[in-house]
Amino acid sequence: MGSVWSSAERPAYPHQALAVVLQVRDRRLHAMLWQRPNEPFAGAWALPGGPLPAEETLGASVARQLAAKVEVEVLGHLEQLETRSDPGRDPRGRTVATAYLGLIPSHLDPALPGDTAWHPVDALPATAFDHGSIVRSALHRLRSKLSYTNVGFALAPPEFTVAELREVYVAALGYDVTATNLQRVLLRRGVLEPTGEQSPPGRSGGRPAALYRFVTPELSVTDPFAVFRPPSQKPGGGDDGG
Amino acid sequence: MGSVWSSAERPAYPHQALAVVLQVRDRRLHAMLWQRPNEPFAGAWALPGGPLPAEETLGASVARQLAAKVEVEVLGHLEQLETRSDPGRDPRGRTVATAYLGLIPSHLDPALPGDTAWHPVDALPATAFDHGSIVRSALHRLRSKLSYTNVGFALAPPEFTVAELREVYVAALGYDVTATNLQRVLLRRGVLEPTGEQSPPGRSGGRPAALYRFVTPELSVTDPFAVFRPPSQKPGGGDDGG
DNA sequence: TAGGTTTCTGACTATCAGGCGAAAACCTCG
DNA sequence: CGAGGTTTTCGCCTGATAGTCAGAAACCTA
Repeated sequence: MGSVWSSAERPAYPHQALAVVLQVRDRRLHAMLWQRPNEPFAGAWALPGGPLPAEETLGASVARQLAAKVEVEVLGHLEQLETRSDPGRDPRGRTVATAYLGLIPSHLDPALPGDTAWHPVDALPATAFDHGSIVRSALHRLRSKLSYTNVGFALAPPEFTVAELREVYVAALGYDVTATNLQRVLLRRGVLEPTGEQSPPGRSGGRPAALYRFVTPELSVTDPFAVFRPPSQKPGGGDDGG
Repeated sequence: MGSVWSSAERPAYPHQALAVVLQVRDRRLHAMLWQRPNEPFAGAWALPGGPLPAEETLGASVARQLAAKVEVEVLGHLEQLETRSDPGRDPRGRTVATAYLGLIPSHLDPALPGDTAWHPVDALPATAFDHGSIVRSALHRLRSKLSYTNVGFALAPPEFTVAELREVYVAALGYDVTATNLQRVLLRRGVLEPTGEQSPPGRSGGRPAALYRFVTPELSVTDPFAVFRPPSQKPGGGDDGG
């Protein structure tokens, strides 16, 4: 327990902050990757990120380093994903990397540096290090969270029609969902609300759609199984005091 | 991007692997903590763990270090929780810590070192560093996962009655659940199955209870909202090939 | 004005959570 | 040996939610 290491002899490791930045583009979910010019993995695609500076939190670091790629304001959501520590993950020497999941709303198209590009997550190019595996982790996390949180707000524009929101969900989940159900479920959970306005008609030839927005731009969770939920408030009635 | 750090000048940080080990003891959820003999935080209680050795994965490291406290075999589950990187989290100097969540089935009572003890999570003593906050994170994770996974298997004995399982869930969740519902829900999800045997009668004076076990000792997930689930297989009928 | 397209709304079904009470199975006490 | 108490088990009922479907509504173009 009280293993006493003098500060000098404690093993230390370079630490990277990485980001899996996802966005729905043209009805497909894409990940932001940059192409490595040098060995190792020259030509392969890697996650944006970099070394953790001495006086910075991992979260702050990943946000700042992303700012070198895109305008920070585009980030709708950023959460810690997992930490990879395999001693062999970098052939040059041991590094520890903490990956974050970042989401960008679909209506934005930030400019990217020349070495950086969007790649559909279901057709990734050759990836560097363990970054391909990290992207798969991020996908899994996103798809789970779409089901029981409101992360959708970070993938969708501030205002949208149900059809547009459906496209975002279909792209992110990878399978079809019906617009009717999506609308009813999200409305019932209280994460969606109509703005009262209508979509600009005339672009599709059909009935103009109502515009919606997410109620809260904060992450909130909807507990799935009521069995394991505290009884909160019971339906009244019952014991009519006899 | 290609920020070029020579290997020597890359900042490096001591990395700790910590574990929040939880167990239901005497109908209350407890966390395993050890009392620090030295400054900083002398006398305060800390999470077990220690420095990450040069050639070890974080997961392997935390498992090995726990083995110094308790027999490893008692660990029913171990998963990565989160990584803390606040530069001020250790007054002696910057360290990065990755926390794991470990679970021990309720029927075991492993011997602990003299400085180590179980503490009810709803009445923790003074904790060192950010460890109190990490324990709260672990609690949140456990309680969420109890609802949509089968992690319960890692907290319960290999065979148990519904009443016993209910006690474990009540303790871990912190609020009451009914045995009837717990049984039906878990059976319906297919994570629970009867062993065919009965509990040894005579210890409680009532009807002997049937014994159950968890179907899989592996972590499995039950997707909560069917809306966002792929249509898998539809209920037959309908198009009776005309 | 007619036809096509898209969205919106309501009805219907199936499944699941949750509660309640009766019946079953065991014990202990008289 | 029977009565009463205790605990578990099982079935029934209610309410909420997921999912599908069809028809009405609203817009455009020809």
